[in-house]
Amino acid sequence: MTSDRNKRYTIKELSAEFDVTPRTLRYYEDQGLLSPERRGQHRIYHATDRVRLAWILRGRRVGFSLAEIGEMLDLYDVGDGRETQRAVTLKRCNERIKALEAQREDLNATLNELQGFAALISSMTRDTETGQWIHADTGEPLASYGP
Amino acid sequence: MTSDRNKRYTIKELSAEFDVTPRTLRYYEDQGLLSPERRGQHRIYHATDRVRLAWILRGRRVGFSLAEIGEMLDLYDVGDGRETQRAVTLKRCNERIKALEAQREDLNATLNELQGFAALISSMTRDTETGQWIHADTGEPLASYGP
DNA sequence: TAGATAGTTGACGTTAACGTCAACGTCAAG
DNA sequence: CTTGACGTTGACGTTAACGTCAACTATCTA
Repeated sequence: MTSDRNKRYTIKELSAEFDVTPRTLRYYEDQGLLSPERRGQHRIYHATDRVRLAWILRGRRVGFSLAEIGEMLDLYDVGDGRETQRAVTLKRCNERIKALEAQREDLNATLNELQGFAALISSMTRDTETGQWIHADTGEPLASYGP
Repeated sequence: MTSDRNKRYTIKELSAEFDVTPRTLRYYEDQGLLSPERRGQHRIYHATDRVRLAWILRGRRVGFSLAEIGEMLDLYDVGDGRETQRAVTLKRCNERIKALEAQREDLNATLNELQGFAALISSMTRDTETGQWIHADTGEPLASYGP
């Protein structure tokens, strides 16, 4: 049962797997987002580092800054057991959730407009007489759709 | 019927309404994202500029770069009627849609984990004997949840 | 033993997206 | 007329998130 959890990675392997450069991993470490083991001079990444990295990159894709991602990761690292700390963690956690939900609204709105526009373009034909682009059904020209 | 469409804005008004600085609006103009009318020296923003600005800012919140947003806005500005141009527009449009859908997946995943973690924290109680934080139902400690 | 290979730490460069500041124009109000 | 309020154009500064490069170290291989 020496499972997946026991796998170790060099900086090259991990960076290759996630398609980032070694420089990036060292930078994340500088910023306190990762803290791999050290075997002498070299870094050795464990499964937990791998999971954290995946988390970081996903956060980045969603638009968070590294500082924000760091905070979010810190939320997970509270196991000591101070009541106030628990409350703060929960509060920040809910704030982040709010932000993400707002962002999801923005994303959906943007997506809808783009899809609507794509559908519009698809349904356009060229008028056989004037050579202008018109709506296939209504016959109206494209004019000034959208923003 | 001199509707909403006829309203004009100074740079101050528009920037205040959207909570950005005038500098930002000038910068967006530099980058070709906006092109307000000029009355002599001053800029005059119309309803269309307002709509574009809203679009830009939403795109920004969703994580696009200004360059990308510029491309997306350009998609809307094609009314001349060259077939290849229409095809290209549609293609890029669909690419953007793909990217947005991928991002929505990331966002949902992040959101789910955060919500799950928040729920976990909420359900923790302190053990009356050891003083440790444990799961209210299972009695297990927090240990190393998450990344 | 020499070279190739993989890694390390600084130090400095780069890009995007503005902020900040200086110097100037303009137009209505006192 | 001059004093603000509002606006303008450069020019330079700043921050985040790395890229790039130099100078080293350690280890493995031929």
